Amino acid sequence: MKKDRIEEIAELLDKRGKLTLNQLDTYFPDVSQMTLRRDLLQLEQAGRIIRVRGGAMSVKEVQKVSNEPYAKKTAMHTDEKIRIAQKAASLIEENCSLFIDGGTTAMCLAKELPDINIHVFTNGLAVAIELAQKKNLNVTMLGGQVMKENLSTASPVARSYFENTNFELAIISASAFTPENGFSCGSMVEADLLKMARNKAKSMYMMLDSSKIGKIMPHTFARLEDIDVLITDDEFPAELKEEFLKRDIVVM
Amino acid sequence: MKKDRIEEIAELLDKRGKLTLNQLDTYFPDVSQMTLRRDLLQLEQAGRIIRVRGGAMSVKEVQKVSNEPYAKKTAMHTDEKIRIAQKAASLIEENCSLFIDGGTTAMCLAKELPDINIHVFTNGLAVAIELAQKKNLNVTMLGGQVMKENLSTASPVARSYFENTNFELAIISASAFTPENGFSCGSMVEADLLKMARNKAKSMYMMLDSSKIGKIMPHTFARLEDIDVLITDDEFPAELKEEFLKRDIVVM
DNA sequence: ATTTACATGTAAGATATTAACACAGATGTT
DNA sequence: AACATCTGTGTTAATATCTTACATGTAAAT
Repeated sequence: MKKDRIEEIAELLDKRGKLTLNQLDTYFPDVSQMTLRRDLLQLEQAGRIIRVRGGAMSVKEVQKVSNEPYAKKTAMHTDEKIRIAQKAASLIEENCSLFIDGGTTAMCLAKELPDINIHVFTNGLAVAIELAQKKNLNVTMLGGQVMKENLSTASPVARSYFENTNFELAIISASAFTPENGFSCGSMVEADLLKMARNKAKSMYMMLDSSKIGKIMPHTFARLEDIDVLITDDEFPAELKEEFLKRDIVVM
Repeated sequence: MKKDRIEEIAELLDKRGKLTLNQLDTYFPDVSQMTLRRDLLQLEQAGRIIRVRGGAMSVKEVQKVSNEPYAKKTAMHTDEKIRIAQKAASLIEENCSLFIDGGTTAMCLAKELPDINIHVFTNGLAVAIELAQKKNLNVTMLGGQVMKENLSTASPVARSYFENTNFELAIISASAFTPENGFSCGSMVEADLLKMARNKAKSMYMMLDSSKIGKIMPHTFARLEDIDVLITDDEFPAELKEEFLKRDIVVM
């Protein structure tokens, strides 16, 4: 049905920010590009999206454009990130309490999270705002000094927050991983925060798109054996996968 | 000169909303379309415009489109708020440390703040993101449970943050004011937070647009005599102004 | 004087968009 | 039932726009 499809497109665009016609085409393989074009035209006339060459973008996304440094990063590896985020989101159950970090993968996760009764802790400003859109979901922002490059907070002060909070699950995304150096990130205070989250949570899921493999960042916050589930994409090397499976870590 | 031309294009776009390449070409007959394209590309990368098929449009224009049917609240009294925010911003000096709340007036202030070496504490998510754009400015986000309606945090936990932080100045905006009930807001935890800020700061500036006068919200967080400076607009009633002046409060 | 970097121009080639027409199914009319 | 009409859709060709790659000129840097 046309109307449903148009709605879907609009939602998709709000989630993804920007889509090319070809991407849309893979989402809706049973209609022609021409039809999708006409849908976009309608959405544009309704003021809900903006058509750009190659596809369209959501109006919301445009407002975000002013967040340059962050926005640039957001555009990278989006497809993999979204798929990983979807996998992660599928693991979340109602009434649970979890921690999400502030990275771009976490941002994708925030968008994919269902609007159910869960409690989320995060140190990501953009993540918190995204989650605040959901009616049934409860968000707690971890305070601290704002890191401009990734719009996250981190500071020793955050430590005091953790003292009185409880969550079962931490879902973290790493900036870098090697088997020897484990999961690492660029900021010491952030690493500290993530370590705390890891200690606090009963279990820890790691989101890692394969582009991060082989990279090393200054501060390791978790080792291979620290995690319970690894969520990654299809490019993930088989031999590395073995390493995880050997330690009873679920890889998906 | 290239830079001037790019500026001109940006201004033109802000004025006209949208321009095609051909229109631009008639404005700048002495350069080729290719050059204009490259200019647009740069402007896009700077996040100032959006390139659409045939030309480009200003980001502002897009925001206007999205505001039309929907985000009325943010747009309310914007002009007054901006003027008030400008007054407040003019009072800020380099190397100072201040608290800003998370309301829409505070958001205007965040935009108007100069990019100088100051440290800002805030409980507003959007305010923190806005401030994170500034290179020289340091931001600390106060954590807590996120209030969805105004994208601010507030929670008893925030109390612990204040223990180890210091700021000279708190610039607050109230949702309501009457001489009898003082400055009030809708949430108890928020009122609590603001009270703490008020106690912590050496001085307190209140931003109050005149539309808030006569309104009463459930939780008072400051009384008339608690503040040092009142920043308001021209509509502010003269007899009320007297009340403030009587107590040696600067009204501007 | 030579190099380098940068802004610009030109034109071919790639890509995306529109326009025009055709077709099918749903709905309404006689 | 036969017919007209409308709407959504697909196909293709024609058109418009965009990018790429290379050439040129100019001014700053060495």
